[in-house]
Amino acid sequence: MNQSLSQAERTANTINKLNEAVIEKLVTLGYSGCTTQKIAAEAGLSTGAIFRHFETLQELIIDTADKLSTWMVDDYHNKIAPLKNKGVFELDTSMEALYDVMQSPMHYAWLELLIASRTNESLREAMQPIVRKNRDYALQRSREYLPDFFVNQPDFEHLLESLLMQIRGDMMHQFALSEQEIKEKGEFHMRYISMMTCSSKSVQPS
Amino acid sequence: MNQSLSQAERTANTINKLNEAVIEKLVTLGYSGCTTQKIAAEAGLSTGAIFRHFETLQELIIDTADKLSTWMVDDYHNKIAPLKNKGVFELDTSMEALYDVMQSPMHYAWLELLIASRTNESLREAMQPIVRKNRDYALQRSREYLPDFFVNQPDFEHLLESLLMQIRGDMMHQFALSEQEIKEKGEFHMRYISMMTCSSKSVQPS
DNA sequence: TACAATAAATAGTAACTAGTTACTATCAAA
DNA sequence: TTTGATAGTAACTAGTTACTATTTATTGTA
Repeated sequence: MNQSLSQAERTANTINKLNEAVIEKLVTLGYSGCTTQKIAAEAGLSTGAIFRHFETLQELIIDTADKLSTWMVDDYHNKIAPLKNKGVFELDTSMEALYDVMQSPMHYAWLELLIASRTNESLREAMQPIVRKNRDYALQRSREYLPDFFVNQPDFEHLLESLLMQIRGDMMHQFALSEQEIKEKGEFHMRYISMMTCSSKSVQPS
Repeated sequence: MNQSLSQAERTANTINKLNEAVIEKLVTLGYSGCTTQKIAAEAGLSTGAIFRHFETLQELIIDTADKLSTWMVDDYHNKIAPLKNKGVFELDTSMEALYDVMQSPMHYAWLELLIASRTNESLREAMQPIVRKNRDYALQRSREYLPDFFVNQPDFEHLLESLLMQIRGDMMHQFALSEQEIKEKGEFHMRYISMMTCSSKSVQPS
């Protein structure tokens, strides 16, 4: 295996395997489960291989976070683009797709990174520009897909962010609830968000 | 020190110190920083003392979570009760107090427990009844303080929960942002929540 | 005061952690 | 085909983890 690959190809291949292993471990074990041994085992490599390409474990994790910040947005748009073309596209549809995508593995990985940032100063510092990049990219691309009346609201950016945060807060609370409770809560929340969004007007300074 | 204390008093004293140490470590280091050594050092005790009163570390953490589930609610009501008596009490005031309280150390500790529950099965199982208890107690006590028109809405329970989750999602996103960004976002979000809450009506099934 | 019972401290354990080392395998250009 | 660079491995380090067995300190009771 790995025969007749150029050095550059081998490197790209290995780093990709490591990125995917980091995401898998973030999803299944959380940030503290992202150890060199577990990542290497998941990627089918030795722990030494990690340090051939990254100075520290955190560097690999941050490299993965950086890639996640765009992958997540693209993932959403890959799922919502077909809906738009089929003519069934409305704000409800977008929000439901958003709710759905935010429960994907990549978003759980992202959530673990955000939470770990609170108590890990060096991680937080490295995450700051990545979080901003993610936010800007999400806003930019969402203008391509969301209905005009929504996008053109004066508080559109704040509003969209609030919605994202609301969904995320909802997700988090569900970790300790039963399947049935999660389903009921999710359904209510989805209706609530749709209603609020559709009927929302600019939020004035108090 | 600890002179002329009964055994029961000594035990209660020690367990209280351990509970407070767990919260402190959850806040400053996160769930993975809640190690026997760090907790014992914070409490001014030895690691052996932990195992004198609890079979496992997780048992101590769960005992702390159980106490947190009521302390958090009481903390909110201790802060909001004086406002009500001063006659300046409205929904805006309650929501602002809520937003404030949810950034307290106890809530950060609670957040860490929720997140850790996602990837830690035994913790999640132990947290489930505690989370339900917290929710029920919060709903029960909130009826004492929130304005009648809000409490009497048919979807009051779902609505309040959605608000709590929204605030929590907002908090989480702020971990990787600057002070200034956090302030701006918080102010917008507060206005948004107040507006939505005041103008909300029952959410109908779709 | 003698003696039992409980509380807490001390000093371990095996299994884990991030990172390093010496080494081999592969690739690429001369 | 020789030479040098890069990629990857297995075994190691020093330190940390939850937990335990043993010892010492304190309290309760006769």
